Amino acid sequence: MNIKQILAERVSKAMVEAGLPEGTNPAISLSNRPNFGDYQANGVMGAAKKLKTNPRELAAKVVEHLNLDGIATKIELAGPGFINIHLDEKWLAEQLNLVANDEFTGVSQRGVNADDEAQTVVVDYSAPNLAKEMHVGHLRSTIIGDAVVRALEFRGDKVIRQNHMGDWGTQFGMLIAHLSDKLAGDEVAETALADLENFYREAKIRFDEEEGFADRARADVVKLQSGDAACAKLWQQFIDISITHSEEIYEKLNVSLQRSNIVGESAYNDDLQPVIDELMAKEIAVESQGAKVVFIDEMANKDGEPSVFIVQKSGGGFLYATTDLAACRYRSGKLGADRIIIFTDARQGLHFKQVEIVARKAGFLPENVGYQHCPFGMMMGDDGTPFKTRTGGTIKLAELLDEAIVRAAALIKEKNPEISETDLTEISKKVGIGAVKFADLSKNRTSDYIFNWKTMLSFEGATAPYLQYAYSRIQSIFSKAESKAGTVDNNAVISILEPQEKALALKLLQLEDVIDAVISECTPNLLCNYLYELASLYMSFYEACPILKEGINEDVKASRLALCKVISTTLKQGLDILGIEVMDRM
RNA sequence: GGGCGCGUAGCUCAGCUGGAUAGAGUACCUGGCUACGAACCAGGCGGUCGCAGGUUCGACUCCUGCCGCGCCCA
Repeated sequence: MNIKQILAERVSKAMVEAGLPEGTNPAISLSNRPNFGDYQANGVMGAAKKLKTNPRELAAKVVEHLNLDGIATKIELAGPGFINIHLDEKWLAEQLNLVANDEFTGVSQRGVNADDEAQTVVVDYSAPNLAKEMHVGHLRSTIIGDAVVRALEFRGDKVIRQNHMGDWGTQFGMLIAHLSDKLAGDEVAETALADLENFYREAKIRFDEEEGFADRARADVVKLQSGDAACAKLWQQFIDISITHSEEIYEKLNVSLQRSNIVGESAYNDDLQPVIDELMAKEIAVESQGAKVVFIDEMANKDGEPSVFIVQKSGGGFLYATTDLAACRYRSGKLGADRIIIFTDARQGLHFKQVEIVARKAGFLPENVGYQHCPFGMMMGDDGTPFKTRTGGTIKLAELLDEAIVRAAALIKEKNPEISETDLTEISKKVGIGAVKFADLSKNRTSDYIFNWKTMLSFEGATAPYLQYAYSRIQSIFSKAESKAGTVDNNAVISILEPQEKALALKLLQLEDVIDAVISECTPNLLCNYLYELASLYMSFYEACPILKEGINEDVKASRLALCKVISTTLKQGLDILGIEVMDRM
């Protein structure tokens, strides 16, 4: 169900009949003013410009051919060539009733129709560095990626999650050397690694200051890379425990990543040399000053000097570049991806641009495979400079989440002193975590991220608790209706009587459109906006349209309860895509 | 030096491929709980969309230059 699409098809048809070329964009959008109807088609004006004809006359011709019988009550021509469409409330109600009885709340499923095939989408997100604990900087990739993944799945695509964890590199030499000493001192690995930040700091201090330790660390890296069993065992222990830390975060954050989704950097170790060999054989990479590099002419500067992309260092070492090329090959070749999406911060933009160009040349990424690096802004402090705590450190993600839950608990207890401990625990987790996630997800992906405890943990206004509150208010009505009348008729016919009901109907019928936008641009903030608007319309409806009060006609009551039901499922499903939980009471 | 991105209300941010009078939240002010849950609702205040040009019926949106900030590459 997609009103915009239906209107686009009809208007397109009328445009062709009015003599416009096939494929002219009808440019359907929501009207921004009530007297301009519900939707408007603005495409004629642009087309008229290209054809150098009078836009108003052309629009009149299109209106003549435009058939919206049964859908719209009025089609009017306005201004220089706007076509304003007033939808028929009866039609809206019919559509809404169909949605009410649809298990996907009106979102059509890919793979059902031939012209809307399901894709295999590989999504690379989260990817924490296992040498350290996850900090606030990992939040974006993790939850934006997870929201997009769930949106794709909800629409019917096949998603393969890839957690490209940082589990390899020189820093692990220092870490396993330090771990080795701890274990020799009879410490248990789990205890030694209980606080990864501390552990890392200790190792770093030894590396910088302790005589001989740095040499040992470097030697361990070499041993690890050449397959030394003892080093490999230490490394594996370290990795396992560090992964457990991440899993705790995912669990707390309600993120769908599993251990089986981890395909870390080390997973590509055996592919690196073959990748280089292939690049050399195809003469894409060449030797330069002892290193293997690709000269990228497509990214040349003004003087015609190509961009240089190093794929193997002069000492023979590999780089992120090599690993990412290997990942391209694996994902399109072995995993059969139609589309690859990577969520990392914007600083890696140039890198991934280079990776894509080289991977395409080498055939690691066939033309028909999409490759989307989805960047997001970096984390800034309150003062707008790159984020650091007062002591120059980072805020652990685990601490932020715990703080959110504690604050939520205090608020809930204040509003509801009688609440049981069990309920309090469950609800404060959902509210606190939801608030943190929504604060992040609702912002445009590409803008810089200003970290602020206050806004992050806010429970008022356009926040997750507002949406959760709307949801639980609806549940409250349901339980009240049931206790009064015994059962609630969820299959009642919805009719549109008040303007608030019409606004809700229109909004509810936009879900698929919103999901598609989220999927194509990887922008969950659109879904956040949508859900907030939906909840907000519900709040207005709640004030204006009584349901269970005295003197409400039975049909009206039943209709409104059924409307509540659609709102309720839409909110729940939408929030579920964002990884935010709802509850009956809060 | 080259490249990428950003600059919108006091603050935090929306603004879809160019569309009609630039929108939310927050803060502040006014009104609404004996009430289907006030984590709410209704209303008010608040803007030369960084600056200057250009493209056109129309520019927050596209182009050029400049200013400021951030990042990446060397």
